[in-house]
Amino acid sequence: MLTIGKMANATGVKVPTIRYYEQIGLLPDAERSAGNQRLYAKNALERLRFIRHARELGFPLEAIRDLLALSDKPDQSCAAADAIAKRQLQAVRARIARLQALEVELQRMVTQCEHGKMSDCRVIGVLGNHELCQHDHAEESFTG
Amino acid sequence: MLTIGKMANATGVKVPTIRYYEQIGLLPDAERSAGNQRLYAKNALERLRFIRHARELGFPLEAIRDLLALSDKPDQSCAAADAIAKRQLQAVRARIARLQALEVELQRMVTQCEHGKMSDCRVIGVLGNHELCQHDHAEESFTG
DNA sequence: CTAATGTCTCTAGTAACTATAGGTTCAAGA
DNA sequence: TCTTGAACCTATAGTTACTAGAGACATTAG
Repeated sequence: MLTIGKMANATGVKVPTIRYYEQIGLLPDAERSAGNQRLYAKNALERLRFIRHARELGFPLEAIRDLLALSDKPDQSCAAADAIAKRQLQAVRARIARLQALEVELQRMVTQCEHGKMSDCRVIGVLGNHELCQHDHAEESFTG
Repeated sequence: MLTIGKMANATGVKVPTIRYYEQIGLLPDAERSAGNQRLYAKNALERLRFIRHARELGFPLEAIRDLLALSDKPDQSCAAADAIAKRQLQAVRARIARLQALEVELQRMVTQCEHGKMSDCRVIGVLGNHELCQHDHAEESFTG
């Protein structure tokens, strides 16, 4: 049986985060030692590794919750898991596209800067006056 | 003088968001009508447009706060504003790079899926076992 | 004048943690 | 055996940038 600190070391997930995952039901309530400290078996370690890897790939916790539920049913079709991964792929691609548009505009702001006074500053100018900006980003909103 | 609703229409920033910006000091406290409703002059409209455009470009509110302070000093050098924009450009590029790595891995998970049973599922398999994953993402953490 | 719409304040909720306070347990060395 | 220090416990609040809701007041069109 592993303490919460060993779990944290083995997975790279911080101790408070493990407790948080338990609190929101992503990990089952851990067993406890005589002194009330959490103790984990190997399957809990695997579950936590699964969660961590999925988080690294950008899956939101709710999607991970669904994936964990699915992985507990080995006889079912994996179409549902596939759908979740596809959604995530779409989300990642959409984010990349939006960020690349931002990159272009930021790059232009920065390269046009001539290090003069604030009153001539490209950065301030473009931000204050959308006309100076060739890129139309009416539909954008920054969420990451 | 514009009501808060007109401001929202003119800029695309929602009414509660405008109040929020005032609350955190990004917009100055608005004047009020006899009936205690907010009234804005044209310079407040420009300030809000500036904020919105900067948000669309992904600047965090704290960076915008700094940019607004700088833009109020037209005689100073614009080097500080330039630095903020450069930082933002770096942040955007780092995000793009990380998301592209995720894209590759998600794509592989999805295309390898053969729609069998959960027990053979690539998606679940890769998430549960980092060995199946050719991409090393030890240093990643998903923040958007 | 009335009805509909707009606005007010305040509180709480979102995602996914992180930090802090104040206390308890455990493992190792003297 | 005692003690020290690290690791652990709970509970609450803070983070970012808003969004949603309740319940009351203001304004405007007809």
